[in-house]
Parts: sequence; C-alpha cells; structure tokens
Amino acid sequence: MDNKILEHSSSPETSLLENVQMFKALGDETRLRILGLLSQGELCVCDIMEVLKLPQSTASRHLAYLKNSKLVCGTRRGKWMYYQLDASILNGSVYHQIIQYLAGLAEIQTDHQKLVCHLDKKNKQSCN
Amino acid sequence: MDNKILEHSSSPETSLLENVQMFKALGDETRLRILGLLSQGELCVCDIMEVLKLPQSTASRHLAYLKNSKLVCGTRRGKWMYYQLDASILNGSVYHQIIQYLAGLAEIQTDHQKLVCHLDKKNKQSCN
DNA sequence: TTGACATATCCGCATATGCGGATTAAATAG
DNA sequence: CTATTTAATCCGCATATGCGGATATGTCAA
Repeated sequence: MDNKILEHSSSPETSLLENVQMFKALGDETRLRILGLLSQGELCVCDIMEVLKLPQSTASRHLAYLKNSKLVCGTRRGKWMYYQLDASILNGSVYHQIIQYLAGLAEIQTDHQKLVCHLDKKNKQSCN
Repeated sequence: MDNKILEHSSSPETSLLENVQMFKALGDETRLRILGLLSQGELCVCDIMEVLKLPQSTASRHLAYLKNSKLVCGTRRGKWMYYQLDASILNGSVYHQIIQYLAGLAEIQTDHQKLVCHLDKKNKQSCN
C-alpha cells in the first residue's frame, strides 16, 4: 500500500540556493571568526567588536549578512542586540558540524581565549 | 614527562584562510552542482559541460577555481582532463560530510540522473 | 525633551567574481 | 607539419562584496 519507495527523511530540505547563500556567508574570515565566538554562546555586537577589534559598522554589517543567510539570529534586549547561532543549524545539521569543526581551528581557539578574557574584564574589572 | 596537555589530534590542521577559500568555492551554485556530479566519480570537462549545459570556458573556469581551493584535483589522460574530488576531502573530513549532504539535495539528484543518462548515451548511443 | 549609548544603514571607493566569446595551448591522428 | 579535438586562459564588461567613516535609528535615563 505504501508506494513511497525512497524518501530522504531528514530536515525540511533546504534548496540548493539557500545552501549557496550559507556557504557564501561562510566564505569570509571575519564571519567565520564571528561564528566561532558565537559557538560559545550568545553575544552582543560590542563584545564581538572588541574581541575581534572590528569597527562598529563592520561588525554590524557582517552580523546582518549572517542573519540574512540564516546562520545567526538576533534579539534586542534594551540597548543591546544579542546574536546567537540560529536554531536551525544546531540540530546535528551539516552546518552544526561545520561550526564545531571551526571551533577546533587554532585561530578560533585563540579568539575563544580573548573572549574569556574580555568577559572577565567586563565582570570583574581586570584580566591580568 | 609529557607536558603536552591538550592536543586536538585529527588531520594536518588546515588554516582558517584555507577554510575560507574552500567555503568561497562552495558559495556558488554552479560549483556545488559540479561537486555534486563529481561525488559520483571522476568526470572529464566535456561531461560536466554537457550535463550542466555550461559553455566550455565557464566549466573550465569553475573547475580551476575548485582546484585552487583544494576541493578537486585533475589528471590529464590523452586529450581529456579528468577531475575528481580531492583525496583530502574524502577521509570523513567536514568537507566530505558537506559533499554527502549536497548529494541528498533534490537539485543535485536531478543532476545525477542527467549524468547517468548522458553516460548511457556516450556508451550505448541512445538514452530514450 | 535632551543626551548618551548601542546598533543599523548609507556612502563612495576598491577589489573580487561571474559571464561567455575569442584566442591560445596541449595532445593526437593522418 | 597540419588539422582536429579538448581544455585553459584572455578579454571586456557587469555585479557582488568588502571597507570604514558619517549619519540615522532605537532605547533608556534624567
């Protein structure tokens, strides 16, 4: 009775063009580093600016690009916009695996350390 | 005696910039479709041209881009250049997973069918 | 309101990339 | 060598993208 033979179950099936757009978003050093930071959790624009030493307009522009590409999403809380990895890429999807792979790269781990230091300063008022 | 504490074993560790370049290569529809075809095995430029209906210069240019990005490699055999996925992305690396993910997309599967038909024609002299 | 802070968007400019026809180069057959 | 086939590169042109200073928007506090 069930005539469906092969069916690739899995996710809501993204189109080729959506994937192209996501890979375009990944094809930029600054954006990969931003994603690396966000793999550690939610951050606001100014944290990203300071850790990666980016001018404000540059940080904001890249975050907008990542948002359009469905890789991150943002929430405003008071004056701050908090960005985090989009839920759709955190369910064992390929993009989740990509993010985890990136998190293992030396340059990204260095950024993670800078982030820890930065967040310490923000809370305790001194890092070293 | 062994002071090394953490060491992320795994592959020869690619740099962030090499990864950026590979993602740039993935950020183009034509190149994703070429990779989709190559996931089925080695192909020469003219097969790719015909299946994807691309002008020769376009096919060749994208293959050169993929080659520079270390995603494919080519071998000349007689008049033909045969391209295949680069060995470095076929060892369970993230890029291998990406390729397999792409192979599951509807558009790529359609290309696979066209490829089968094209190769049939080439051998038997008729497809339908 | 006004002011201060956080973020988004605009602007002009430089570079990267895509396209496909035309040309060049490489390999082979005659 | 010449002609043919296959593929790489060149060319001019159009668009996409990156940059960062300047400006606009949004939010909150006084």
